[in-house]
Order: sequence, then structure tokens, then C-alpha cells
Amino acid sequence: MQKIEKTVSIGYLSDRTGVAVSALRYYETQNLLHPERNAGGQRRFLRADIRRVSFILIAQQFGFTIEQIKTELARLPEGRTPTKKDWSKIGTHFGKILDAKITTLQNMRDNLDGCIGCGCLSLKSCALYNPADKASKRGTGPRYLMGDQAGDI
Amino acid sequence: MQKIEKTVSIGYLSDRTGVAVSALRYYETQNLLHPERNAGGQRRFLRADIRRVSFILIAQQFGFTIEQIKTELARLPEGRTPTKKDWSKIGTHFGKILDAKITTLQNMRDNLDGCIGCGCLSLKSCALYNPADKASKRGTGPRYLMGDQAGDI
DNA sequence: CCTTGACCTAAAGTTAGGTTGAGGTTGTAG
DNA sequence: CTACAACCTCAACCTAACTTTAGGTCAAGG
Repeated sequence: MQKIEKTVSIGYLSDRTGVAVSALRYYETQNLLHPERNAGGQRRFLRADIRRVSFILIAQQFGFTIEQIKTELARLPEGRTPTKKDWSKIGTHFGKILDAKITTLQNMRDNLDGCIGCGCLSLKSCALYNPADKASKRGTGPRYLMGDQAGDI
Repeated sequence: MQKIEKTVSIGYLSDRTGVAVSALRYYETQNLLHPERNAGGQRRFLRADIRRVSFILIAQQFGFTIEQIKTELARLPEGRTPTKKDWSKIGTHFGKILDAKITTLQNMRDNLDGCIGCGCLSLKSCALYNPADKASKRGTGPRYLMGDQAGDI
């Protein structure tokens, strides 16, 4: 039986979040979590770390790397339990990044919709479908659909 | 000079999408792309594959794996160039998956907002913050914040 | 024809994000 | 006070998603 204590064990945090103990230890090595240690050397997490771990999982679902998540979490205060305001700030910033990603997806859809009129989907030479080869010299990424096409069309 | 031909080389596809030649070859081994070969054994892609590769990149940005992307792309017709309708179907389905993910994020934010009233952020024993330990027995994932909390609160 | 850049395959190497295993220590229920 | 589950470290291993390397072939301009 787990008493209601200020801190929780790694096994408890694992049970509550569904994240393997080994993964939680790994997150510590990556500085995503900063548990204290008890006299015997065992990790003691804050209950607030349940939220922290959940955030990590959700962010991963959206394709964020550990490095990026660490950057987001760095916005939380060190030393004290994050308040609602602290988490809210992260939520807002995170939401903006997601919005940008969704805009990209929307661009793709709009592009498809806009393209139908010109017959380009029949794969002939089409300025919309094939927006000027000069676009080819601009670094990496899916340039056409990622919003870099302005000026080409 | 690249003439306007029915098919394009791997280098051209690489230039147009920003994806390395080695990655395009890899995508072929993973059955995301199905180029034909010319007499000399070189790959010949359709222009439509530019769109296909862009889709792969965008989906990856949202945390989809190659395997999941392959499943999505399987909705496109084999043998003929995808029409607007074909792509639109994928876009719609893809959008639904994203919506679900975003709902998860929204859950997290709502939960934070709803939690302020009960003082749970001070980390005492709080039913909202710590929604019944029975939640611990339901498989993996961030159960509390991922929408599994209905019934616990 | 010859050169040279783009292409080919196959196998090994790389990075992120973990898991597994060995060998030992801690903490708690009986 | 003893058993045993849960914890510890460190090193090796794993998968996904590529890149790099080695050793060659193809194709287009001069």
C-alpha cells in the first residue's frame, strides 16, 4: 500500500502514467525529470511529475523530440511546483506550434483543392503542380507544400 | 537540363522535395514509393510522387511512423495517378486522426483549467489531481490526461 | 569515344529513444 | 529478522529511420 506522501516512487509514477520504469530513468538521464533521492539512494518524484510525464507523452505523440520537449519544459520553474499559470503558458506556446503544423497540412489540402481547375492532376506541365524549378534551390524540406511556394505561383 | 518528361529521376525528385536520394531509396524498400525502372535499371518516378513524398514528410512531422503512413497511402489507387478525390479522402481521414490528437491536448488544458478551484496544485490529496488509484490498472499510456478519466472524477 | 556526374546495390554505420540483463542494495510485510 | 518485491547502476542490446561507404554502371555533352 502506497501511503499519501509528499513524494512518490518510480514504480508508482510508472503505474500512474503507464510509462515503463526504464523509460522514466532514461528521461532523468535526458534531464526531463529531476527526482530527488532518499537516504537509500532511491528516486523520489513529486506528484506533479505525473503531469510532467503526461506532457512528455502527449508531446511525443505530436512528433516532438526529447530535445524539443526539454526546451518546452524549461519554461516551467525550477525548485517549486508549477502552478496553473506555469502550465498554461506551456500549453499556449505548444498550441501555437501545433497550429503552425496544422496550417501546413491545410496548405496541402488547399493546394489540392485549388489545383483541380487546371488539369494538372493529369500530370502534364502545370505551373501549379510544378511551381517553377527555381524553388529547387532553397534548402531542405518539402518546399512546395510547406508554405514556401508564395511567389512561385 | 531536365526535359519535361512523363517520369522523373531520383535526383530530380530529391531536389524538388528536399529529401535525400538515400531516403527516397529507403522509402522504396519500405514500399512507400513504387518507381518503375528504365532499360538501364534506373528508377523513374511519376511527377505525382512529389506530392506523395510531401505527404510523407508532413505526416512525419505529426509523429506518424513509416508504417502508419504506408497504411494511409494504401488508400490511394495502385496503377493510376491519384485524382483530387483520392488525395482528398486521405486528407479527410488524416485530419480526423489529428483532430483526435488535438482533443487529447485540449483535455490536458481543460484539466489544468478545471483543477485550479480545488487547490490540488498545492499537491495535497485531491480527487481531481489524483483521480482514484484504480485508474492504475488500465493498460499503458498517460491515462489520466489522455481522456480515460471519465468515471473517476 | 571518352569523361564525368548521376545512378546502381549491398552492407555497415548512426542517432533517437528506449529495453534488457547481470549483479547488487533497499524497504516492508509477515 | 527474514524473505522478497522494488529499487539501484552500468553496459549491452534493440528498432526505426536513415546515411555512408565501397565498388561498380549508365547516360549525355564535348
